[in-house]
Amino acid sequence: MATPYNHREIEQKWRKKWETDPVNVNDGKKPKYYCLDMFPYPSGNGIHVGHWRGYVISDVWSRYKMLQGYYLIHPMGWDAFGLPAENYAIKMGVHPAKSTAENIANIKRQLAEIAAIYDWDREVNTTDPEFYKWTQWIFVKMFKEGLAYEKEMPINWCPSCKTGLANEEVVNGKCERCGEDVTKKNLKQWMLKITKYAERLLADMDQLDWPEKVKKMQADWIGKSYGAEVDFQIKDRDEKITVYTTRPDTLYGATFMVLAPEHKLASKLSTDETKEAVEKYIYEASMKSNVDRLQDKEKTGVFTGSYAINPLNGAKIPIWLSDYVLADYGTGAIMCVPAHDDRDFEFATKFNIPIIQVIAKDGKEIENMTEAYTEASGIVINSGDWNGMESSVLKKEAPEMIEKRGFGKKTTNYKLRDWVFSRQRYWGEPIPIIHCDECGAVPVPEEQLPLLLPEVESYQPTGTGESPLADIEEWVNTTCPVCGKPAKRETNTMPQWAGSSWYFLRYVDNKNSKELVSKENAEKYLPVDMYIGGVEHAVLHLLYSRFYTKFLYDIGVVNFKEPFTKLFNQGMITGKNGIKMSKSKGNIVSPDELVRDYGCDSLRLYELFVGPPELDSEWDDRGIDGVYRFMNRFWNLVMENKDKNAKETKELVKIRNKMIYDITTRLEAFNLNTVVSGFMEYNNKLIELSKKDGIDIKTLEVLAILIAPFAPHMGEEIWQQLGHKNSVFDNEWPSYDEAAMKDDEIEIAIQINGKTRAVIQVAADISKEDAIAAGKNAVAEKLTGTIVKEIYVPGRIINIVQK
RNA sequence: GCGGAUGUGGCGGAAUGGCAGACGCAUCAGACUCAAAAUCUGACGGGGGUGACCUCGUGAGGGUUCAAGUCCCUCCAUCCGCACCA
Repeated sequence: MATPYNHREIEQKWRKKWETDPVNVNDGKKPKYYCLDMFPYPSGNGIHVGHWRGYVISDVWSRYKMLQGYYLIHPMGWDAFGLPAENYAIKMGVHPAKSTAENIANIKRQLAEIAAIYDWDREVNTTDPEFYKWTQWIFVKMFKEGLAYEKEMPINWCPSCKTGLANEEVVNGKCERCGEDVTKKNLKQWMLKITKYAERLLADMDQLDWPEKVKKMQADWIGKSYGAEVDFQIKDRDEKITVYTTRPDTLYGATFMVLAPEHKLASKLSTDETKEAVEKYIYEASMKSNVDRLQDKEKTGVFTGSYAINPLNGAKIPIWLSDYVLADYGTGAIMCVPAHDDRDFEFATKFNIPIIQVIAKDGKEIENMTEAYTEASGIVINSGDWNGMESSVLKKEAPEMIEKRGFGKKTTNYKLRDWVFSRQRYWGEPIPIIHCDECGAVPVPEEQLPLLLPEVESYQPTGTGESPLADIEEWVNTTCPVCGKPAKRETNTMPQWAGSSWYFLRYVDNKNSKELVSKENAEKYLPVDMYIGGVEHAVLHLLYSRFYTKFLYDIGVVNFKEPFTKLFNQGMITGKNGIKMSKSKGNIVSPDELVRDYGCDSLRLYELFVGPPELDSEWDDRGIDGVYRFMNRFWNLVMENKDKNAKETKELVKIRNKMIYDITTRLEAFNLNTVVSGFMEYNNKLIELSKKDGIDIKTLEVLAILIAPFAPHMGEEIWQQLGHKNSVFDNEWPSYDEAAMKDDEIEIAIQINGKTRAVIQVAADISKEDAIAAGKNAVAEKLTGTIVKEIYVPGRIINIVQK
C-alpha cells in the first residue's frame, strides 16, 4: 500500500524549502510578467475565505505565467493609511500606528497560509515615511503644475467620520465608508484637477483589456455630453444668463428657465413682490442634505419675477429657481423645454407653464400632451426657419448655427468633478503645504520630504472642520520656505486613496531613496500586466490610479499612460443565501481551520471550484470534502504508478495530450472552476486506465506540472517522488500535440427529426456517405416516413428529417 | 426611471447552435467491517413501461432553424451599478 497523502507534513516541508530556495528567479533574460493583487488595508478582522479567492486566483495565474517562462513580479503590501485603519484604532482605543502594525503582522501570517508566491522583498506600506515621501512628492509636483489648488466651497461632509469626502466616496447620498447620510459643509479644501484629464481618461479606455462593466462605469462617471451654451438676455437688465443644453434643436420650445438656487444671480433676479419667497427658497435649499434633495420626489420651485429673452424669437420666458438644477454642472442654469424633457414637463405641469411642441413624430402635433416626447427624432415644427428639418440632424448642427449667430457656442460637458483631496483626519499623509501671509500657499521643499506625520496625544477627529494636527502648535508654526517669515502648516491630511493611486509603481523599486521609481526599473518591469481585485473600486481607486499614472507620464516619471493593462474582477464569496460575509452578520468563514484540516492545496482548489471566478458564490463548507477526496485519489494514482514503469501506450499519449489541451484552454479562458473539474475528470479516466496498463512516467510528470500552479505543494512533492531533484516550477508548461489527440473511433448521435434515436461508433475518418448509411442502418426500423433531408455534422451528429 | 449581470436536478455548477445535467456536494443501496468511520462499487430531473424504450423538461410566452440552455422578440424574478448631469 502506498503512503497516504499527508498534507500537513508535505505542505510544511515545501514551505521551508521555498524559503531557502525561491522558485521565482530573475536571471535578467526572462521577460517579466507583473501580476498584481489589490493590496489590502490591514483590517482587524483579518482575512476570510472571500479574500482568499482573489489571492488564489492571482497566484494560480502568476505561477502559470512563471511556468511559461516569465520572471514574475507578484508583490504584496499594505494600504494602511485612511479611515478604515483609523476608525478601527479609535474603536479599540489604541494609536492607529500600533493597531496597524499589529493587524499587518496578523494578516501577513494569514497570507502565508495561502502559499502565494509573493516577493516580500518588494513589500510596501503606505504609512512608511520612505513611501509617503513620494505620495507627498507627487502632490508637490501637482501643485507646481497647477493641478492641486485650494478652494472654499460646500463639500460633501460625513458627520460620523467627521471629514470631507470626494464625490466618488458618496454612494446614494451616503458615506461610502460608514453609511451615514452625507451633508454639506462649507470648507476650504485642497482639490486635484482630475477634470483636466477627463478626456484622456475617457479616450484611453479603448486600449484597456478590462471588463466592459468597469469601463462603462468609468465612462458614465466621467459623463461626457455634447451640446451648446446659449446666452439669454435678461429682460430690462444689462445682464445675460448662459445655459447649457444638449438639445439646442428644441430652443424654440423653451418656455421657461430654471437656475439652481445657488446660482450667483439667483437672489438678484427677485422683484419687490417675489423677494421674500425667493430668499426663503434659497435658504431652504441650502439647508437640505444630499439625501433630502435626492428623496424629494415632487418638484419644487419659485418664480423670480424676472424674464429672459429667447435669442431666436424674442419670446419672453419666466426665470424660476429650483433645486432640481445642479449648481456645479454646466452653467447652473437651464432652458426648459417641457414638451421634450420629462423633468421640465413635470415642472411646467405643476406650475402651469405653457408647453410648446417643437418636434413632431411623423410631422403630427400631439393634441393633449400627457408626457414629454423625449426622442431626438421627428420633424421640427413651431421653430421659424428651422421648421421641416429632421430633429436629429438639427441637434447636431444647431450648436454651430447658434455660435455663428453670436448668442452661444458649441460645447462639451463632463459630470466628473475635481477631487476633494483634504481630510480633516489624523491618520493620513500630511499635505506638504505651508501657508504664508506674504507668499500664500507654498509647497514644502522637495528635499525636506517626507513631512512626517507628528505624534499626537488626541488623534480623534474634531468635527470642527479642522484636523487634529491643528492642535499641535509646535508643528503648525513654522517658517515660510520662500521668505523665511513665520508661517503655518497645512493641517489637513490626504485621503486614503492617495497612496493606493501609485503604490504599484513603487513595488518595482521600493528601496530607491532618490526617485519614486528609477527609469530603468519602470521601463523594465512596468506597467502591471494583470490586476486582480473586487469591482468595488471601479470609480474610486481605479480611476484615481489612471489619473496619477497619466500625470506621472506627463512629468516624465513613467513611459506609459495606463497603469493596468488587464483587469480581472473576481466575484464575492458570500455566506448562505448570498449574504455578504461580515462580523455583524456572524457568517464569516475563516480559512484557518480549513487549512488545518484539509490543507492549503485543498482549500486553494476549492476556492476555485466553488463557481465561475467572475461571479459571486455562496460558500458551503461541505463541498471541500469533494476536492479533498480528489487530492487523495490523485496522490494515490501517482504513488501506485510511479514505480511501475508502465509503457507509454497510444491511449495514454492521447489522454495526456487531451488533458494538456483542456486544462490549458480552460485556464487561458480564466474558467478556473472548470479547470478543477477538468483535473477530476482526467483523474477519474486515468484511474480507470491504470487498472489495465498502469500510467507511464511521462504522463505522471505532466500531471505534476499541470497541477503545480493550483496545488503547488502537491505538485512539488509529486515531482520529487518521481525522482527529480529540482523544483516542479523549473519546468516549462507542457504543450500538446493536436495530432496525438485524435481518436480513431468516434461516436455519432443519430437523430430523427432532431431527437436522438441511437449512438453509433464509427471510424474517425469516415466519409459522409458511409456515415449516413451507417446511421440509417442503426435506426432502420424507425425510418417509416419519407426522408426529406439528411444533415451530417462530422464527428457529432446525423439528423434525418422524415415526414 | 436608465444601464448591466444572472435565472439549468435537492444543492454548487458543466455544455464552439449539434446526445442537457460534465465535475462535485447531499441522499439512497451494496461491498469491506463485530460495528462505525474512512474507502470502493452502483443509483440519483419528472411521468410512463416488466423491458429494450417512450415522453415531458434549462424563469414565462412567442419566433428563427433540420436542430435552441445557447440566436431574435415580448415579459417575469433576483442581484449590482447609476440616478433630477439639462
